[in-house]
Amino acid sequence: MNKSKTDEHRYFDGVFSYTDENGEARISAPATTHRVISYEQTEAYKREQAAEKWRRGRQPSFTATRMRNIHEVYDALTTAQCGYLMRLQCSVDYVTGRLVNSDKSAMSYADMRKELGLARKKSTFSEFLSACKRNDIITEKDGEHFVNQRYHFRGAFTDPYVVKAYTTKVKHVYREVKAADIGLMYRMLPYVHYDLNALCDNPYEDDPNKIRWFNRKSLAEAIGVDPATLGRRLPKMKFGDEYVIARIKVGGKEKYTFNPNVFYRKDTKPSDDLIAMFNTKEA
DNA sequence: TCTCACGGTTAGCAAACTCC
DNA sequence: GGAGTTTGCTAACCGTGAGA
Repeated sequence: MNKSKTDEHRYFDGVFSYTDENGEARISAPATTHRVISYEQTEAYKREQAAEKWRRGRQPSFTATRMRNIHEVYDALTTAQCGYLMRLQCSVDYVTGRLVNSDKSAMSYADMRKELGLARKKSTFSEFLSACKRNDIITEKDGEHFVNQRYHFRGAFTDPYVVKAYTTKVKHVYREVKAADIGLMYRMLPYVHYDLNALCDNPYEDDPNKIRWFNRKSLAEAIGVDPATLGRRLPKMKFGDEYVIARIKVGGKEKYTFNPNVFYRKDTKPSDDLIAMFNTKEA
């Protein structure tokens, strides 16, 4: 071994560890039996293993929304009707998009009305359903109803331009807020950033420094409401103690981020930073 | 499933207020 | 001082219930 070493030599399993003349810790080992892996590589591997474990584990049930198509839906439906659709899509079946009850039987009109809390509001429901049918958002065949998979579906996907909605959370939110509020959330779905869950003008941007975050005015413009309306409605968009949208203030600038427990794009577990952002427990 | 009338709710506007 | 936010008022919209 042609290198100068200090007196601190340690040897184990063919590996020398020592401190060189500059005081830097070094390791030397035969290339036939060992290879060099950086701490960064090790950490990356651990992260990937954790992500894979999360993917293989029992993930919360979700439905998928195609970000690039749903403008066709909210252009055709009222805000409240978008909220009804958001809730109803929690009941779509895998593969077919058929609307089903928990026992997998096809949903009847009465089942849908019950699910939407419109059991006693027949005209509201029929207006919603006819608007959906008129615009091919929901179709009917042999007495069964199907959500158009151009907009919503359940199951595996490869399309990166998809937002997942966790059904348990959506149902919980639906119980606690108005359908119109969920409709507002629905209008925000095309603007969810892949990495950060941020609401921004360029949700497909890879470089975090180039993300154009929405402020209240630009978010209101994007979803077609008044900024004052957003100011009034956002604090009401919560379930239990948890909020659906975080308002982050950096200096004087306000930004918005979706709760990853409700809407999320990535296939991996949300980061701890993102989870912590929605923890509102006080000291 | 549709229509209609009515009442309640919401969104938009503008003014006041707050914060940087 | 200016930009952004909140608040009060009001018109428009939406949901409701009854009836067909």
